[in-house]
Amino acid sequence: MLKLEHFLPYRLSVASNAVSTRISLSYRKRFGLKIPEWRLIAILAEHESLTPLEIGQAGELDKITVSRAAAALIERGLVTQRRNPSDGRSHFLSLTNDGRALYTEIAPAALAMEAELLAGFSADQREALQALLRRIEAAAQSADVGTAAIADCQQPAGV
Amino acid sequence: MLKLEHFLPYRLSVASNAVSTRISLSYRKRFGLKIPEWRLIAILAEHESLTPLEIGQAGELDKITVSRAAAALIERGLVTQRRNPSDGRSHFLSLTNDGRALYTEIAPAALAMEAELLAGFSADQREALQALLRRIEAAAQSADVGTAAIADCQQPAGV
DNA sequence: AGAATATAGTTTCAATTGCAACTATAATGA
DNA sequence: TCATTATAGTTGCAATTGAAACTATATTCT
Repeated sequence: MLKLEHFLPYRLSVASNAVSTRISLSYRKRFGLKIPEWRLIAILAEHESLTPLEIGQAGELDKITVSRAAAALIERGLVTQRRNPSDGRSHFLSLTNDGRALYTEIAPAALAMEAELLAGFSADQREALQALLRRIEAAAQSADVGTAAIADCQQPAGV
Repeated sequence: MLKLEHFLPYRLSVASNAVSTRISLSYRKRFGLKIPEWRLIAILAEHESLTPLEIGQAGELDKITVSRAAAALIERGLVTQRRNPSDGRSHFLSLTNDGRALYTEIAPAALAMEAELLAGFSADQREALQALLRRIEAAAQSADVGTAAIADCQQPAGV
């Protein structure tokens, strides 16, 4: 018998929405960033210089989302573009000094929020949660994607 | 040091999106239902007859979403409306026979999908996951909701 | 080399979403 | 009782989102 209350996709969605809503509100209010913009910044902070394609792969963002987030950040002077000498269709993105400065402001706030969410969780529990989430993600992606292949499918955003 | 790859809100969002995308596709293709519509059906299957407000509470759906999902289901003849004698602003919703029939078709499919996602998880792990998700959800909701109260805030949907 | 096909990224358009305003009814309080 | 305020649900509008079409460059195949 199915009980919505205990149904994993439901629980996962509710938890994720609660977290997303909270974080999204905070990023927007304090830094004027939307979630994909924040993700893009976080990725560039870790990788120095990447093409939009690589950013998408690193952060599970579809190319449309990356394109729009990048445009907004370039507009604000937080990110710069540089041509890719080996492929004229593409280009490299990296943080400007301002972008890096913003990141060093946000990162601690993000970590603090995470800490708050995980307050009272043991190290074991934290790792278990990560592992479980990854396995579910893998299962959801691998699983029979129905009859028609959706190889080229664009991925949604999120936090 | 913040690593997006291990950042809980990110992992949670990615996992939830993967699951949502998969399930949503399946519900839509096989039953012509959007996620909130499916949720509404699942709730009514468990509760017999509820007002939109109660449905929202039971399924973490905001009132707009409930209103629209109900309209669509009534249109399809899967749900009926009956006036609420004790409050003229409200009304009761319940499944029609067709609605119930559809539910008995979907429920096993939903459970099968869940089983697939959780394949290889022990009973302990499943319970741990549920518990962790609930605690995170609670933490996200309780947490300092910023400066301005958002008591009356409408909740987003999801799976 | 030239044609055909594939890929990176952007833009357009349609669907979804949520907030705010609205309608209708109920509850409260002078 | 009548005015005020609160609540249930719906609708209009604006913002967000994604799929498909598009542009430009690259690769492959003859």
